[in-house]
Amino acid sequence: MRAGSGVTMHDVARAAGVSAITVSRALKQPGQVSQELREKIARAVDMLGYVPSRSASALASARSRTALVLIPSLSNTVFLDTLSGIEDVLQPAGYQMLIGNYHYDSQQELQLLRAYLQHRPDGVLITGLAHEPQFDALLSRHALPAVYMMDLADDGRCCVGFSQEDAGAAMARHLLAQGRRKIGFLGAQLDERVMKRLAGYRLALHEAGRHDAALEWLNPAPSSMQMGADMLDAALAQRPDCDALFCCNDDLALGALFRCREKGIAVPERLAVAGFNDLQAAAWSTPPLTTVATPRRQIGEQAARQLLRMLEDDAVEAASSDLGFQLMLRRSS
Amino acid sequence: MRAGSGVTMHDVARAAGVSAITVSRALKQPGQVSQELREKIARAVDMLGYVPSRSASALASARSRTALVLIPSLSNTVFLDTLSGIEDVLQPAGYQMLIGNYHYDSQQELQLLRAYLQHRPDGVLITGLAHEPQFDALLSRHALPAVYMMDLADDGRCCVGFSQEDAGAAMARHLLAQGRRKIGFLGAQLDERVMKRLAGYRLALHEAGRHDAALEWLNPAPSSMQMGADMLDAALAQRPDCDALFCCNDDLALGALFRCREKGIAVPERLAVAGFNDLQAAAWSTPPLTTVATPRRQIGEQAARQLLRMLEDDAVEAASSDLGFQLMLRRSS
DNA sequence: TTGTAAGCGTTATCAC
DNA sequence: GTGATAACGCTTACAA
Repeated sequence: MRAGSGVTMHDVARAAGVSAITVSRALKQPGQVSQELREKIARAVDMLGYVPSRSASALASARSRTALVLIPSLSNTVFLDTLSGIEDVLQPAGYQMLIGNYHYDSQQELQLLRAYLQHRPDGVLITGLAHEPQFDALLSRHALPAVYMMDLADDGRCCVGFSQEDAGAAMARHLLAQGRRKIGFLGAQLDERVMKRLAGYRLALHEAGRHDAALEWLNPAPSSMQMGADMLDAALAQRPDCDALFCCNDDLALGALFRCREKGIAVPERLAVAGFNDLQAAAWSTPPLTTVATPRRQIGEQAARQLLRMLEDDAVEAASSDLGFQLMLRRSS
Repeated sequence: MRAGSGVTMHDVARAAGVSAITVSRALKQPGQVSQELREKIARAVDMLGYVPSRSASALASARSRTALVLIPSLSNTVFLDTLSGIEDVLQPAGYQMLIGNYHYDSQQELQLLRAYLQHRPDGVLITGLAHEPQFDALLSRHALPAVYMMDLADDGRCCVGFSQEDAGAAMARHLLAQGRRKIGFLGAQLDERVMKRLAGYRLALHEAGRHDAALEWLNPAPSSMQMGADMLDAALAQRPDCDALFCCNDDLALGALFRCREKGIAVPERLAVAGFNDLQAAAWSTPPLTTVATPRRQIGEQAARQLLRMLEDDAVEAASSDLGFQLMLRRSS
């Protein structure tokens, strides 16, 4: 058998002249141990460089103090900000996060959940509402407390986010209010959230009697500025009468904006352009980009807080939070 | 004692009519178990929904199959690409990565190492070469195999990266070759890598007899486009004779570029601007940005491969790799 | 190829 | 407030 890290709780106990369980208590529930022993133990810990083993602790207590976070991408700032918010809440609480990036592939998401279950996470933070049936089955089979991020559901699941559909509709209404009549939609990736923004856009245009399915350009490939530029070309080639473009995210919109400048297309005079997410660069483009600011960091924080609540207290309500969104109206529209 | 996840290896063993150890072998070293039992066991695993426990496995085998990755920031694309490369190598090998983000704070880096040692990672991937003395002490005390990313050292540590100093010097020489004579430097964050790029810049300018300490503007705050714009203002206000600016990263450079356009400063005619990292947006700015492309994804992949090698084979050489860099000469210079 | 026994480092339980 | 003992779920060492 290979050597472990070396120093164990028993070593500390021996050095401090107490029993192992007292060391355990001194570290986890200091209130239950006398001042004198606590100090002796602290000294022994320092002297020996003792580091407790999470494996042993998890095994004995059936709590891993670990939360699984499943996100569709690590290269999208949106999820990074969310992760950052989660981290800010989980770390001080003594929880560690396991990050699973499934590259927008729900099969891989399922595999990741399966793989990470080996760590017996105490809870899961999930992105979006739609998943493989087996994914949901696994969650309930293991009775895993879960919080869903980024969107809202009305089926009792605990959600922290905002209505993607409402946000899409709000932006479409803004463009209508600006007097635009041929409002196109550029979509990439086509994940759940993009499709909901699209649904909101359709709803708003239908209400105004301005919907035209031939003004929608959808591409399942990952979005990028390059793709935004290319889609702009294609859109204007097919429909030169288009007078506004709602892009499903800022990357696409920034690429489209760039191509407009290259081709001498006046924004917003001839064509209005809008994005989604309010990335840093959106305020810095030429012209500055109209977009939707999303409370992604707050979503992470709030979701993590909610999960902690569920872990502390089994009986807690699975309360959802709608954190809203904000239209950022800039010069591109 | 609270219930665990439920199904254990013994349950599987009972259902398959074998002993627990045979189940263990069927899962980890299938070659050592007969076809017949393997199939029986596989069936039992499926039927019961058995998921092995990493805690138990780690405890019994003294190997966690886990690697710690310490990075200074999650909001910098550079490190995300690196993470992504690491993930691509570690995951197929059955290793899970623990991600520690220390926000460019070496004290927090030390704390994170301490905290993550509780998981008994089999190895560590570290960003940069300079760390707290206690950090190095902890590493060697726990005899943790480590690979250092992003830079190169000649002290026997296993490094995967490129020479930050050479890259800084190369860009400065490019600007000199373009006929620039008052070449300034904009630096933010001032982490180890920025300071080495600065050192390279100084070296090159000294060699050319063109170094002028009053052309260096350094700010320890995190970099952003906003800061780049502000620093440009300050620099030109103090030194209107400056004819080139080497920015320590692309964010700064893009902000500077933006402000130049606002103020009507001709780039590159009156002022050349260069960045570092070659982010996506660098090719899309107006004018496109001259910068240094860095092999960050490859650094992650190669570092992870090297670590795996060290974990498989204790006697393996700690071979460093210089993955180089590439000047991307675009219109801004 | 398969099984038995012991132990990994911690915590729950119950006693003092 | 402190301690003895028995798990937790798995793997190593050794035996058959």
